[in-house]
Parts: sequence; structure tokens; C-alpha cells
Amino acid sequence: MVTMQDVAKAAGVSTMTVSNVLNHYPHVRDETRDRVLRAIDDLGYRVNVAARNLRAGRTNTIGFAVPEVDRPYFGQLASRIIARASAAGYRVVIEQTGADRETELSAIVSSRNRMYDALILSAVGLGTADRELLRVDFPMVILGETVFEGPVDHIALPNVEGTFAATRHLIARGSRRIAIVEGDDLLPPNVSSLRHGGYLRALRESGVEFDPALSVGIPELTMSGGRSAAERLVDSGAAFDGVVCITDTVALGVMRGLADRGVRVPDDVRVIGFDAIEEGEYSIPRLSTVDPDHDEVAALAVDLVLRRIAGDTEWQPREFVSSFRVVARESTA
Amino acid sequence: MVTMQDVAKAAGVSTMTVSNVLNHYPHVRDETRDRVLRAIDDLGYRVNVAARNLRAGRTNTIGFAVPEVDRPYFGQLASRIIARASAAGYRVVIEQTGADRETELSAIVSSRNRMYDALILSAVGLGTADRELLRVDFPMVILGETVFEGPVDHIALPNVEGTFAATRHLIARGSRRIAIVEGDDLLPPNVSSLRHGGYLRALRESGVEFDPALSVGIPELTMSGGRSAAERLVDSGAAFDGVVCITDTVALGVMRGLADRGVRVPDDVRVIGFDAIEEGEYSIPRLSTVDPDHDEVAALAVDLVLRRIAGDTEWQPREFVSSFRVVARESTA
DNA sequence: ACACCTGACTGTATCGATAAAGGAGTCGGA
DNA sequence: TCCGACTCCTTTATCGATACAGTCAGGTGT
Repeated sequence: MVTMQDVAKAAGVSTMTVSNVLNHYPHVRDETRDRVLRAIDDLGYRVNVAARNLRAGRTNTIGFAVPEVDRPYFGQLASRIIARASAAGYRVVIEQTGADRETELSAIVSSRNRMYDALILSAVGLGTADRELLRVDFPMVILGETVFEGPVDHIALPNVEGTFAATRHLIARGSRRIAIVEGDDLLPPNVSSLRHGGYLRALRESGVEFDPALSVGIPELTMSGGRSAAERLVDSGAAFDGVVCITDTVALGVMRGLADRGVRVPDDVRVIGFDAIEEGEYSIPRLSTVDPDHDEVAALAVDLVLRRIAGDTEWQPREFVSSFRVVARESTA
Repeated sequence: MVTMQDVAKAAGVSTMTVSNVLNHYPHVRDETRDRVLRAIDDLGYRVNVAARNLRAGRTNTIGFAVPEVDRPYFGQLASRIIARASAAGYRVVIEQTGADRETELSAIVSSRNRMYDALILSAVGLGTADRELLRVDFPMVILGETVFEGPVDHIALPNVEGTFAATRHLIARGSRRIAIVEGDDLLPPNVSSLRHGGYLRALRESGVEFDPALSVGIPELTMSGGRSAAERLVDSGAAFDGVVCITDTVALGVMRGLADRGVRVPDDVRVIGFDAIEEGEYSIPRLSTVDPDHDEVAALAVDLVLRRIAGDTEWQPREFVSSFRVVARESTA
């Protein structure tokens, strides 16, 4: 490996001068700079990022940890975070916490973190049990659906209110037998339990009866899960004319499952999702959804960690809830 | 920041002993190990990854650079790469090369690379002009649609053959007036020009006339682009009964655009995509597509870089082309 | 003539971890 | 009794870049 020393020797200067050239330090004679640059080029020198990071104590990188990289939701969120962070001169790398959440999450939080100046953690299913894990001396913000009384900043989605509004929307459009497709684990506080709460409240406040037979739990919030939930629902013979889906991804699966069973959307059944992923704008029919304002979430997340990186020690950890709006499209027409 | 020295002092041992404890070196007395672990816990020590990387000369991390993180295709590919790499004990981080490809790509390849032990570069639109850029002394594999006579390993998709097969599939199903929706830049060698070639060849070999009016270019290979292409196509008044789409994402947009214009798929027009993204299995109608065997691609990519990491200097850069199969679904029924 | 500044460099210590080598102590066998 | 092997731990050097202090020549102002 060719190092700065090699370049320095080749150019007949000290390593410090090479460093100065690389970092655009102004007081370097043009002729010297040229010699150094030529040497760099000749030898094919590249700065060693590990060494620079060690010395500088920073990496200029923000980590974004997500449970699954192949869910459109995270990709679209990542895209916004990258845009915001790169405007501030930071690079973002995405890392997957994955199926083996426990191990992975703790690995990222407790050891890899020093690869990043800050960590944005999208933590589906993070419980209060993880609180201690997050008690780290490190700029971090939790992004996600879980209500979390932890020692770090947390940006929540409007789970209860959003699902409340979504359910009300279905009722306003005329649905009365409203199903919900959600995670099969309703231990609070998690996404499903919160959204389930919003659904229940909307039913109650509208005087619509809650039928447990219309509540379908699935192990994973995927399209595949949504499809089989829809099939089970139809096959059960229970009458329903609306479905609240825990995420857009699930909703797309549900619409597919309904179509397979010959149920028409929105004619027979209205469907609404949550997240406003781009795919919902192009599905057939277009998917109505709850749009939690991802731009706001991304901007806030980045701004919060930047503030901590900048060393604002005054700042007290807070919980934020993004604003939202119901987007009515064809699936609830 | 609390360092190993601090831990060592607190535990009354040398830093090397702390290191040994952390790295599970066997010859440490239990009592000493406990003292060290207690000190680590008390002080909240975390190993500094930058220092370890510098010392070790490796990061145990593979970089995966993609043009856009919010395209399902890349997310799904990333997921497979992560699975394969983590089985080999490597971590993967995803990085976006982004809109400003020139700058970003060169930044990643030429300087950030030392953050990774290897780089898998998904390089849409990498031209022969970038050849010099890639002449780096660094384990790297190019993944993507471009034919590339470069100094590194390259895994190509079966662009020509796949699109050839897709077009033949439409013809076999009865289509004769077959449109193509592709990038507006057909400068070879890029995805669009190659796939365009496959399309043309299939038409020619089947004795079907090529009508330039049925060739629609879009600036970005997105759903939005696909939709407007479909609208333009219908509005132009040209008769067509089949559409070959350059990617599944574009195809989903095309199906949406056709639906908006009252054109039925597959009854009036058959549609086929390329990539086999998961969304196509759940769209209404389900999307026929060319499946390039992403598992094969991901596995090969990881294996190739691992071989280079392991120091196989014998290996000569090669170009691989993934196998594929046409997946017939409802959109071409 | 002197202090004082600025530009253009260089030398050295340092960031935090770890590999390599080696010292002290213990134990078993010849 | 002595030797080698083994365990447990320490010392030292090093990875590659950079902050900081400092050198030295040449100019400026008074």
C-alpha cells in the first residue's frame, strides 16, 4: 500500500506538506503543490480513511440502520435522509439490522457506532427493554413507530391519530364492517398495538361495532402477508366492506389477495394503507393512505443528529410526532 | 471518550490484556477477565473501530454502491448480497452514488474505498470512459447492465438475450404491434441500447415490422416515466398490442398509464418488464417479466470479492452474464 | 537597526488498538 | 535437579494521517 510517506519521499517534501496539499491548505507554493500532486498521481496514492478517521476523531458519516433494506418504505426514507445529510456535507451509509434484530442492533449501537458520527435508527419493534442499550454517549435518534421513553431523541409516526383518521375515512365513505390487517403481536408499545388502538377508537367514536373476526394478524408486514390475510378474511365468510392495513406494503398484498378472490376494490371493499410509499400512487387501483410527511421526518432526524454532533449539550431528549394527512385515492373512492 | 488505557488502568492490567479479553484470547485468567469486563462495563467502554481498522488493515465490511437507494430493484439486490456476505462474516453497507454520478462515483471508488475491504458497484450508466477510474488496486466487482471491458470483474445481466426472449414471448402470445419503453439515451453500451438491440432482433427474426413510432424514450427509468410514456403512446394514436418495458418499475408505471387511458392489460395490450422485482408478483394484473436470477448475481458478486480479499492474485478479471428465465404472469396472459 | 509579521515549509507526538516477542511463574517428567 | 512446555501477562513497535509547535527566509514599518 502506498502511503503519504511514499508520496512525500517521491516529491521530496515532508508528509505534512502532502497532507496540506490534500486538505487544500492555502500556504503551499504552486510548484510544490504540483510536485506533490504529480507524485500522488504517479504512485496511485489514496488517503487511508481509517487513519484519517482515527486522527480526526470524526468520520463525516451518518449511519442509518433499518430492519430490512428491501422494503420500499425504508428505501424512500433513506433517500430523503441522504438528500438532507449530504446538503450538510455528511455522507450516509445504510446498514441492515435484519432478522436477528437483538444481536445486530446491539452490534451496531454498541460497537460499530464509532464508524459513524451519528446514528439514525429505524427501529421497528424496539421495546422499553432496549432502553439501556440506547443509553450511549453518542448522537443518535430513533425513528419509528414505537413510543419510547428512552434517553435519546425519538421521532414517532402519528400511529394512533393516523389510523384513527384512516378508519374514519372509511366510515365517512360508507364502510361499516371494517377489518384490520396488522402484526400478530399486539404487545404494546409496538406499531400494531398503537394503530390497532386508533382503529378501535375510530370505530367506537363512530358507533360502529368492533368484530374480532375482522381482526387479522400476520407474522410479517409484507405483501405476502397481506395477501394471505385477505384470502383468510374472504374465506372465513365474514362480511366486510373496508380494510385498514397496517402499512402500504401490506395493503398492496391485501388488494392482490382480494382480487384473487374476486372481490372488487373499492366497489365491494374499500382499502386504506399507511406510509404513503410511492408504489401506492401507481397501483391499480391507486391506494388511499396516511401520509406521515416523510420529508419532515427525514429533515428532523438529520437536524437532530447534526445538532448533537455540533455539541449541543443543552438539548434534552424529546419525542416528536410527525404530522400527517389522509390521502384519498381510488381504493376508497 | 473512554479508551482501552482507561479500562486497563481501572482493571489494573495492561491494555494488551484488555485487548485479549475483548478478542477472546484464551489464556486469560477468569478472575482477570472478570475484572476487565467489570471495568469495561463500569466505564462504558466501546472499542474504537477506526483504530482497530487502521491497525488491522481491514474493516470486515463490503461496500455496496447503488445509483438510487429508493428503487426496489436495488433494495432487493442489497438484501441478497447482505445475506450472502454475512454468512461469510462480512458486513455490508449501502451507499448511494446518486444523481451527481460523476463526483460521487469517483469519491467512492478513489477515496472512501479504504473504508471497505471490497466494493460492489452497481453502475447503471458506467461507460468505457470510466475505465481508468476503475483501475484501482482494490477488490471490486461491477454489477450492472453495461457491457464493460474494464480491468475488474463484471457481472452483467442478460440484456440482449433477456429482452429478446421477452419480445418473443409477446409475439408468441399474439402481439404484433409491439412498443418499447426505454431510456431516452441509447448510446451504447448502456442498458437501454442493449435491451433495444434484443427487442429489435426478436422483431426481425420473427418477421414483425419495427415501427419507430412505437419506441418511447423517457429520461428516468421510474414509474412516473413509465406512466407518461404509456399516456404519450396511447395519445399518439398509434396502434399497439404489446409493450416491452426496460424495467419492472417502468412497467408498473406503464400499466398504470394504460389503465388511466382505459386500455386493458392484457386484453388490449400485453406488458412485460425486466428484473423480477417482488412488486410485480402482487401488481394487478401480475407482471410478466424477465428474471435474471438475482440470487446467482448476488452470490457471484460476493464470492468474487471474497476471493480477491483472500488474496487470489491469479484470478483474471472476467465478465459474467447471469442466467435468466421469462416469467409469464397475467400481464401477458 | 530592530522588532514583528507572513509564507512555506519540517519534526514530532499522537489518535486507539493490536501483533510480536518476551518475562515470570508453575508444573511435570527425565 | 534441571529442562522444556505452558499459562498469564507486559513491553514495545506500529498502522497512516494530522495538530501543533517550531524553523527559516524574506519583507515591512518605524
